[in-house]
Amino acid sequence: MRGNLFAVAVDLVVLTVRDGELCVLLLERTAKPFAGEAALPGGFVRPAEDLLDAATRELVTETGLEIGTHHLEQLASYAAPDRDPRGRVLTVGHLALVPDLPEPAAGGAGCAWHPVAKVDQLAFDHAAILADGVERARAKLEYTTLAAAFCPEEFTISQLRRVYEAVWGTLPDPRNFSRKVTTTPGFLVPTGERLNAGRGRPGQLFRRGPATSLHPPMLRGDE
Amino acid sequence: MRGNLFAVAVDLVVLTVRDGELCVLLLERTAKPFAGEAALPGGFVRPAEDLLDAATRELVTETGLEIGTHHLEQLASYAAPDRDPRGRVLTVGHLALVPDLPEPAAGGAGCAWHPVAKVDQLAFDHAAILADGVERARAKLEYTTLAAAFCPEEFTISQLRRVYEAVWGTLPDPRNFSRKVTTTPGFLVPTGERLNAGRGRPGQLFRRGPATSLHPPMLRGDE
DNA sequence: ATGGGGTACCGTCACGCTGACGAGAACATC
DNA sequence: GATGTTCTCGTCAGCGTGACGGTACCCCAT
Repeated sequence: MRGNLFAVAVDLVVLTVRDGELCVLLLERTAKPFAGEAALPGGFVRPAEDLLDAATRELVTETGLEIGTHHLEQLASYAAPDRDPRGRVLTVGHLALVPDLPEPAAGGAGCAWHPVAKVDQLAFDHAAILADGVERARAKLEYTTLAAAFCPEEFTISQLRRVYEAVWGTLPDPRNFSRKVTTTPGFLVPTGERLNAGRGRPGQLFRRGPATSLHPPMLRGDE
Repeated sequence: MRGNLFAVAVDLVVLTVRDGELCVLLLERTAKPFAGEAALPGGFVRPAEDLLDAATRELVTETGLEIGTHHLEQLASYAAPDRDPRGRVLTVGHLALVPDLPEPAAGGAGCAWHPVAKVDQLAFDHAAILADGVERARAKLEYTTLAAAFCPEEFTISQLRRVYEAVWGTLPDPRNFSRKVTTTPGFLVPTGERLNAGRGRPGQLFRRGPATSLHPPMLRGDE
């Protein structure tokens, strides 16, 4: 074994959709490096702990979310020699997609949702990690059913469509969008109930189906 | 900084197409753990070295390839606590796509190409890393022009089609395939020359174009 | 020279999916 | 009831694709 050792951390890009905007969970740093600046939630990997376990643990402790219900995947690793002034730290970025929460963040203080479009500066190289996470999410909406991960347990097609609008910035046609998601087998499971949103005709409520991939994919207009 | 530190390595999934088969570069281990078994090329990250730099260095020293000409990207990180009996080692898997080389591998001894379909057992968790790399390559052929990375500097459409056949296991229709790749702007740049393959009408020679993505993607028949 | 095997490249056609609408059904409010 | 909003059913043209016939061009055997 070599003598040049690394500290290994996991950082989380936790995304949600609030009020039609794509938001990321950020916390204000209190510790020494980059104190006072915003940063992604994260922490060091413990001994005898795997990466996904560490990310799950951080997700639960930082946001108070239940375990297992939400989407969590590895993004990429970042290990530029000068990315941390304290020394050699490799961080494994993770992407989490969660529905809009009643309480912003039950975890520590200074933990809050920020619209991704308004984030300007972050500690360390977290801006690059965030950009990679957002791009991954955008790409995955094209060929997976992952948009439903942003929705609550039961949701209407309109709510699902607004997820695409928030993540992509483009608003798909309601009729064509409805046709696409309802004809994809296993994407949506109707509950038989309807949601009265106050205005207009109530929409049918759906639950997430077993399907995970979209064939053919749903392409966003721009590029 | 915590006391639980990791050794950090990079491992390479180097893929090529030889005789119509997708092959991976493997070397036989001589060092203590898993001695005698086949393993992916790789090594520890040096101080003040970034991940992609370390992967590039290993690629050059193990295979004798020139730098910068070939595709190299990060795959994912693997850090199961018991993946290395020597201690806590995190490895960052990388994927490299190279054209068929005249000499199998100029690097160390015991370094050779193996058909991916015939690989049965590898040291550490390298079998999982290889599987992820192959799956990534398969997926990327669908929506990128990366198949040309397996081809030499100049190539015909038939050679490019055989890359798809080797990676996907399915043989696309020659006429439809030709229409697809030639009508995609920026995929292929004709050189004006022809390649006499000995049998049949010589095919037109092309070079890689500036395009990187395929819109709409080329979907493989199966799933 | 002449024909045959093999490969490259042309064009055609039907099918499926998509974007772009029209129109009706089911709610709320006034 | 009238009006506005939203959901959900349609229709239609256009594009890309799978399937396939036909032709051009090369080498080689006769």
